[in-house]
Amino acid sequence: MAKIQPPKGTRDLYPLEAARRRWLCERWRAVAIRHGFEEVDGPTFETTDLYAVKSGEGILGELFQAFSGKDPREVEQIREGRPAPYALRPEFTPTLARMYAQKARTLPAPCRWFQIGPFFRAERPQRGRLREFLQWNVDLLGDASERADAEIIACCIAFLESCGLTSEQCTVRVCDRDVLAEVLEEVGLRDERAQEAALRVLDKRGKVPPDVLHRLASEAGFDIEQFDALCIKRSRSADVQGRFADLDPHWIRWDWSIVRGLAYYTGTVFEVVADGERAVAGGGRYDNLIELFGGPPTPAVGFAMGDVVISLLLQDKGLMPDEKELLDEIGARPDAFVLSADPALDDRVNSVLRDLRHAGLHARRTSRQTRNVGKLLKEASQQHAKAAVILESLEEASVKWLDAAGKQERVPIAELVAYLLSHARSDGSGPRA
RNA sequence: GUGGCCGUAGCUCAGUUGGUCAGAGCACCUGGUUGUGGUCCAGGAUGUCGCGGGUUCGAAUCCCGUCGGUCACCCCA
Repeated sequence: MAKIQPPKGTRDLYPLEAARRRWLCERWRAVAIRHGFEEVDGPTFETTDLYAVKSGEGILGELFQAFSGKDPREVEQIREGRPAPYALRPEFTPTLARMYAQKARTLPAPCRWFQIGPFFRAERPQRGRLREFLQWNVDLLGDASERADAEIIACCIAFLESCGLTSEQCTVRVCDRDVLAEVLEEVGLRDERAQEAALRVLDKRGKVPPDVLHRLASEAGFDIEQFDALCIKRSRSADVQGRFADLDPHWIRWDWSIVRGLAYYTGTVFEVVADGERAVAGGGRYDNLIELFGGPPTPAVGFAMGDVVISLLLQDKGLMPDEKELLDEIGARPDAFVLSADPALDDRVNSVLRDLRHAGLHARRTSRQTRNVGKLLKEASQQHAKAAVILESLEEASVKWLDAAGKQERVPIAELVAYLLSHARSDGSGPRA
């Protein structure tokens, strides 16, 4: 039988990778909760119509479409080349807007929500971009103030800092669609379509040589030098200067080339950028989207961060914890590895194992035949167990702590659970000297 | 959707102009007979050389196709 390969752009997560994913998600979650956001989630697939609301053409092409196959009309629909009735969610915002609109009357205002889960885009995979990925969405609905923008950005920065990233390694580039629109008007672009074309050009800044940028701008009907001059003047304005005064200025940089696509942003837009990687996170204000989804007019601001790029960045900077730290942080390190050199104590190993587990401890034993204590200790430390429990007799054990100090103590088996629990409570790394 | 590069054991790769080229290291498994931890010995398993077709006396090696990976473009909600 031919080998069945995983679908393009997906990942198989073996224990170490799965531990990394859990570590990342738990860190996302912890930061969001600490900042006062509540976790929500929606379905991983929605009706295709939901995604068609705000954008008819391009986006639909990169949706993973789905249908139940139970309804002949669905099958017919596909056969005729029309979009399938469902689509795997490519982003969370439409779901969020739908959920909020449904219950807007009963929800507190402002509403602070975050979500973590898988998303899907039928794109061609490349560095930092896969077809299935995890995303962390943080949104603040019902607060039009600039402070709300700042809070969202603060949450994002807090996460970066908690990973050990510094403002030398990545920065938050901020811009404002309204301000951009005003400047574009000043250079003579009044109607929306012309401005959209101009934004497309501005997005190219840094990706194409200056002369090409100049030419593209001319084709879009404006002069890039004039635009830049106006931006410089604007940059000195109180509006730009005073913005986000509460945030650590090291992280924040105003950047006129941040336009965040052309989608639904209305005011502040921002991206977390790092050298050599595509955007680590992105977000902004979307004040008319909830209304678009049938809800009451509701100002909103939020951002999303994918797991792919941030993982690459942490990997590159050496900030991804090693296996032991990962297991430690997600609480997956064995508390005890039970062994004995004496085959006659095999049954006792099992009963001790049972007692430890019953007490809520993570306990393991070898599944190998050897009674070679050296090998078993090696196995224990390879599994990053905190302690090895070496049974000496039916009543007594030696507990060897598998940290650098390697302290070892004789403990009656009857007191083993209490002994291990007391040390697990302290700091998990063994007895204090 | 378009283009560049790549595809040999679980992993990283070697394989010279087609002719002992099916290999190395790491990892893994089993021991080292009475017991102290990642770097020690000794053994061991593992590959339709991505897949399919073609050229040839002979293909991991050359050609075509295909699938997958990767990087870039488009796009980035």
